[in-house]
Amino acid sequence: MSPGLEYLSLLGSNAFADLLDQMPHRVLKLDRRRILREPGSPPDEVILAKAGILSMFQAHGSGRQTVALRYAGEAILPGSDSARYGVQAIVPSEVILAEAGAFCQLVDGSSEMRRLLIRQMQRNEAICYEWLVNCGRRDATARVAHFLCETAFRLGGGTKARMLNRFTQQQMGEITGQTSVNVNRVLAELERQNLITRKGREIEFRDWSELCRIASFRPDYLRA
Amino acid sequence: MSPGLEYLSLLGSNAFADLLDQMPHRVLKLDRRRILREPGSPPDEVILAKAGILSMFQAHGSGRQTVALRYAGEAILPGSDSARYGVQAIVPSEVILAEAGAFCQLVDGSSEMRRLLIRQMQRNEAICYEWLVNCGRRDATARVAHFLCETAFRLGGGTKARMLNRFTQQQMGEITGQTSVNVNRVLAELERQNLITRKGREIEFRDWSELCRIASFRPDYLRA
DNA sequence: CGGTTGTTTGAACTGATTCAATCTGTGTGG
DNA sequence: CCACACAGATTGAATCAGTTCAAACAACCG
Repeated sequence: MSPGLEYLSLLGSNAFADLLDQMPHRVLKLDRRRILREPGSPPDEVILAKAGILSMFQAHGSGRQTVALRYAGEAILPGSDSARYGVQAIVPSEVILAEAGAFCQLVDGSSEMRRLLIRQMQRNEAICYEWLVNCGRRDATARVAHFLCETAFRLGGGTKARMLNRFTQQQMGEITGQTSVNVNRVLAELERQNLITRKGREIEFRDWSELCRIASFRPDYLRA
Repeated sequence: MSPGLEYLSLLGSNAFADLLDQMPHRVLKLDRRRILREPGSPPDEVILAKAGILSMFQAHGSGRQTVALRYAGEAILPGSDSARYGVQAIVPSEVILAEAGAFCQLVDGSSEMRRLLIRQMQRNEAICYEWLVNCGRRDATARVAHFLCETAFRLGGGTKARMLNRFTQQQMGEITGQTSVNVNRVLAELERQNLITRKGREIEFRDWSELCRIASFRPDYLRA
């Protein structure tokens, strides 16, 4: 978790630990790319990301759109809608599963949990809006740059000098609404412009503020 | 409000009426296209749409992206992020404004209000995800068709024979992530294919199920 | 009537997709 | 250690969906 954002995480919360004590739950380890929930299956469970990164996606024809990511400490709540979306691990992950009904009842009893969850929901909403602006208004370069900034920010918190990028170009395309081929060309172009350099999956930011500028990235929406 | 969706509206709620009694608030009438909140202003108020349609948008360069709509009975909550978005009336509207802090405190005391608001938040999240799939994966025709289906559904509820479209082509472009010129061409093409007919702002659906098919519209996400 | 807002149309252009081939890195079994 | 398989990255060429710019048209309103 990023420094300063811990208060958003369910993992550090005593209230949440108590909650788990009070209800049956199971912990699952997921391989990279392992699908946890197929699109269309009933959302009768809460999913808490204990470690790793999860993606929520919707299949569409041959392609896919990723609608949200969940990092460690974040939950996928059993909204009646979430059934429409599949859940898949981006990297090897660990999740906690609990029955939805019991979870909701218990949460309703704890004002601390409620506050925490509402915070998360509002932040997720803000991220979703930002992604919508990304896909709707920005060109391919800005979209990829924005994804890089956001990811670096969520992973790295303080330091934006470098990051280990855990996403394939295919997945970046699914997030930013384009093809993997184009993501590749954009990354190459960003490197040619000396905004980033790449060694394997490691990305070094050579000019963070310029990258933010072309991405029109302002991180306030991530602070919750 | 659509038949069967009343339970989602704050307007029909006794709890909400009581809430308003307990706190200072003011009611405002808005002309069509009137901007209620500029992007960037502090979100220290709750906004409840009493009548009409509000849009939440983000300016981006010369254009704009609409990230969400609020119909009568729906609220714009004072999430710390919402400052990033402007709020504008699509049609002549009426809103209730209340101070954020007091509102939150009072809501926290009523489990009925909490349930209602969480429902709304989840539904808004589902809609946002759907819009993301729209902008990220579907082509221009499907995007416009999807917008028409969604709007007809939210306005009309039961009957999908016709609807009065209150949006300009410019606004439809801002919602579906394209230019007004292209929205125009798509509408003309939908009409040519005899899926819809237009007289002024009235749209008649000639083949609702086919329209839903090309839009890949399934309304479950709107039921909350 | 003139002014304003919104719609329609055409022509040129371009950013991104598609398709297909090639290349690279990594892990596996012999 | 090499050979092979596989996932992912890279590149090129052709194509196309959607944008841009500009002009004309229609509807509405004071």
